[in-house]
Amino acid sequence: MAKRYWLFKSEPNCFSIEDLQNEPHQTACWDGVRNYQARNLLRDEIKKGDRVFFYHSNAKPPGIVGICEVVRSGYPDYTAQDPTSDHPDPTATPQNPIWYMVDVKLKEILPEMIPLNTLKETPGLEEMMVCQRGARLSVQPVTPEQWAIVMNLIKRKK
DNA sequence: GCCAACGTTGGC
DNA sequence: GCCAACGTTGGC
Repeated sequence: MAKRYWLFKSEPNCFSIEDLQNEPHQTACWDGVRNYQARNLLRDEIKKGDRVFFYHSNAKPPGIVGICEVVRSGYPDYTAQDPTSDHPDPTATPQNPIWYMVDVKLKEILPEMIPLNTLKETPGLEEMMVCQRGARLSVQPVTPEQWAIVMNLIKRKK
């Protein structure tokens, strides 16, 4: 199975890339996703070894702040079954967990973030989902071409 | 803080 | 199954 690429959004005041860095082994489970389209990606498509852009949404400015690796493929998000969690779902059970998550490990915090503005201005990224108006999906596919273009932007800043 | 875009809910 | 109302997301 070829390696695939993704973009995960998080609000920095909720879970920032620094928070990920502070986790043991710089690894965290990407829990709390409660959207079916994103759930399907987490459950079926996102596999160990895939690469992920860590994106800060609702930030000033918003943008890509780091690179992660998926270290565990989709498995049930048991936090949905915990009434004291941040995103409980009373209909989720061990037999029918409904919601899924993956584990991600931090590879790199970018010395300089790539703001959304830059992505929008970069040729070849016009079709990138995060650049589209009203793209709310919190877990998004990234094509290999888009990944390479963004990696070039990152290299250029170093 | 505003508001456009989107997803979900629920009455019918 | 339609669709209006509502809640949420997230850029600005």
